Amino acid sequence: MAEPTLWTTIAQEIEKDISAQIFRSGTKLPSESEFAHRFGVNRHTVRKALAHLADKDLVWSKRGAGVFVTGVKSSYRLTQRVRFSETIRASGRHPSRDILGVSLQAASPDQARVLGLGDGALVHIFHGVSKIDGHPVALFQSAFDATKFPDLGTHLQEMRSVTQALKACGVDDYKRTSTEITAVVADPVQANHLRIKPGDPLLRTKSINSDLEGRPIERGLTFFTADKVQLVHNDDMSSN
Amino acid sequence: MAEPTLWTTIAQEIEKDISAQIFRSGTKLPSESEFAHRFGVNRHTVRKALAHLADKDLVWSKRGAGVFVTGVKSSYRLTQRVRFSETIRASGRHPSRDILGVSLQAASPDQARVLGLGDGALVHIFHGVSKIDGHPVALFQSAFDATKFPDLGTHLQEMRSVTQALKACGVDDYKRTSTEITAVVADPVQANHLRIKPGDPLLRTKSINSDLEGRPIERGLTFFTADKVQLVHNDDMSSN
DNA sequence: ACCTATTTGTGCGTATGTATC
DNA sequence: AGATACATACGCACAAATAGG
Repeated sequence: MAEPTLWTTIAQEIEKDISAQIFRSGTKLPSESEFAHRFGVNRHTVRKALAHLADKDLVWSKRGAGVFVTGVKSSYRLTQRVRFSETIRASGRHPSRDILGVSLQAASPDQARVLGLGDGALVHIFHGVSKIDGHPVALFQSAFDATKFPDLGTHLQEMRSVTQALKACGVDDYKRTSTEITAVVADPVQANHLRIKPGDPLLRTKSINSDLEGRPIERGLTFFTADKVQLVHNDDMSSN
Repeated sequence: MAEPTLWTTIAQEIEKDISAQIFRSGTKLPSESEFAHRFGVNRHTVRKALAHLADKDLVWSKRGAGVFVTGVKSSYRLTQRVRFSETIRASGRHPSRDILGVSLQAASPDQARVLGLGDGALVHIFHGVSKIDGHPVALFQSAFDATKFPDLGTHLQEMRSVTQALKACGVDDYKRTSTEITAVVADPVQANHLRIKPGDPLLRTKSINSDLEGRPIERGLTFFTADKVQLVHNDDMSSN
């Protein structure tokens, strides 16, 4: 790849502006003629570049209307090191979080089993909405052993970051040891949080994060809006 | 773990019968009283075992009705070696395929891009329905460079196996180099093939299989029924 | 609409072995 | 040794939901 033809460099230029949110998701791009003038090339060259971006599902065109930026799918790589904020920032977008609650609850059977806890043990529940550039993309819920990390709740409240809060509790690093993926349709409550319609598809992941010795630390449950997110395994993310 | 208490051995016994399909997916288990009599224990002991299996999402109970085998979610591991038949057989179930068609078509832009083909190049399209124990679980579509593998079409017709057909074309081994995962809802055609309702959730994977030198060989597009399948990354599949 | 048998869910009591303080 | 706590296992009774007539 990476032959420096006119149209490839133009395509890369436009792609950069899309991922930098200069051309925002869903908005109309400048016209082909305008691009042609701006880059000092023929309109056909611009068309070739845009066609390539359309192949990659970055833009779509409508005859007589213009070329529009496709709803960008953020790619989450399935690796041992899964960090929401880093992943998003690396793609030039701005991550944020709405925290819906930090609470102390009795562990669910699933949480207890995964974290190796007894019946009725207490867990810190951290749940909220993950956003990219202000748009909600995922509902997350994390469970931590409250006995093992007594102060984690207050730390989570203050720092609003799992990685930071765990560090304050003596966990310098952790890794993703398991991710189970399936699909569901959004119920009204989920749809409301994610600003989608009930019945829209969601990616559901159940994950386990463990310390470096392999002991489970966190049980996560996340619902991604499928129209804005895709999970990627072993990829260079070339189509993003 | 693994203390041989009564209830754990009973739980293992029942779990074994579930995975051996003696208790089929979706069917009702014998009543707690019947289990108690059969194992010669108190009903509470059976209940403890069943509660454990319910924790693992293997069974679910309905008061007044009985305990039912959960629709078993087949786990597909996301690794470098993804083989449908092997994965299923390894879990003690019986894989099969309905072939909907083997055809020669002009490559879609996406297929051409991934396989590194020129405009209008021909590809072999292999598509059909994957089944487990006779129940449809996925719609698949594979695209191969027809210039590179001229005889692949006939081989696919005959052997009905991608791995076998590729071997006949001189590709001894291949590996999964990329999997993109998202979720969609089934349209009426997909729903009909998969015997589900339109609007039910599907897992959609776009995959690339490459030869051992990393050259893309196959572009795959698969729709899994989310209620019967989950994808697993880096897991021991203990809950299945 | 009703009854009834079945089945799960829940509560309480008893006993035993094992580990811990 | 004694006291305490906990998990296991059994027995009985009743409530609540379901399925079938």
